[in-house]
Amino acid sequence: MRRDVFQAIADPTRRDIIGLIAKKPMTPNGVAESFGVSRQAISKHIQILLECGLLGINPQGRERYYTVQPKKLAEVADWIDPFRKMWEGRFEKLDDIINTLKNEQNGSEK
Amino acid sequence: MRRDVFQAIADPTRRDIIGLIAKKPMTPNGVAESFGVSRQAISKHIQILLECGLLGINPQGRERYYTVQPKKLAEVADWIDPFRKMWEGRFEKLDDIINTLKNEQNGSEK
DNA sequence: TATATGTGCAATCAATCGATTGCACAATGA
DNA sequence: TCATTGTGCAATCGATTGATTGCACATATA
Repeated sequence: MRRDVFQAIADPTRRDIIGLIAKKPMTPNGVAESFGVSRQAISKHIQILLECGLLGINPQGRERYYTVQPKKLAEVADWIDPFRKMWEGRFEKLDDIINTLKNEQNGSEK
Repeated sequence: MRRDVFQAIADPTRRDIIGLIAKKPMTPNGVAESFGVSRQAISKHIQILLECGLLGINPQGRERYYTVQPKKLAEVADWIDPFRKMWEGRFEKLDDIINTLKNEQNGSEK
C-alpha cells in the first residue's frame, strides 16, 4: 500500500481535514460533522494521514484528538522548491539542472 | 475526470517525468526510454500533465517536445505555505494563517 | 511512391480508491 | 451492572487508475 505525502494530499477531502485540524485538534466525530460523508470514511482518511505522518494522536479518555504535523509537508515543499525558483525567475542561484534547462530551451528554438 | 495539480503530482512516475522534462524539453519517446514502462503509458501520463497545465507542447515536425510549466506548481506551494509557517515556527502572522485556512475550507466545500 | 518512424487514441484488465454498512470493543455515566 | 458513546476494523461495491496491446494517421526518408 503506497502511503506517501504526495498521495495523501491528492484527495481534496484529506486536504480539508488537514486544514480543519490545523486550526484546532479534533476528534474523528468532530471532523465528520464538518463533512457530508460518514464517520468511517473520515476515519479512513485520518488513518491514511496518520500512516504517512501528517497527523499525530493525542488520546483523552475514549476520545482521540488528532493534530497536524505540518513538518511532514516539507517533503512536498522540497520537491517543489527548484521549480519555484524557475517560476519566480530567480536564476542567479540555480543549480546545473535549471541552467541546463534554460540553455536547452534557447537552443531548441528555431 | 478529476484533473488537478495535486492529483497529477501524486504519481511518482509523473513527478519523475516533470523532473526529466524540466532539465530539457523531450519527446514522448525520449521520456519513455528513461522508464521501464511502455511509450503509451508515458503518453497517458503526459496527457494528464498537459490537461492540468503542468506541461506545454512545442511541435517540431512529427516530433512533439514537451516543456514544463513550473508556475502551475504554485497552486500546491500556496496551499502548503501556511503550514510552512507553522513548521518553521513563524507564528507572528498566526491570524493570517487562520484566515487562509478558513477561506480554503469554505472554498473547497462540495 | 513505398517504407519506416513518431505519436495519439480506443479497448481492455487488474489493482487501488473512496465510500458505505455492520460489527466489535473500550470508556463513560445512569 | 447496563446502556450509551467514541472509535476502529472488516467486508463490500462502484468508480478510477495505471498499464498493456492494437490500430490509425501524419511526417520523414529511401
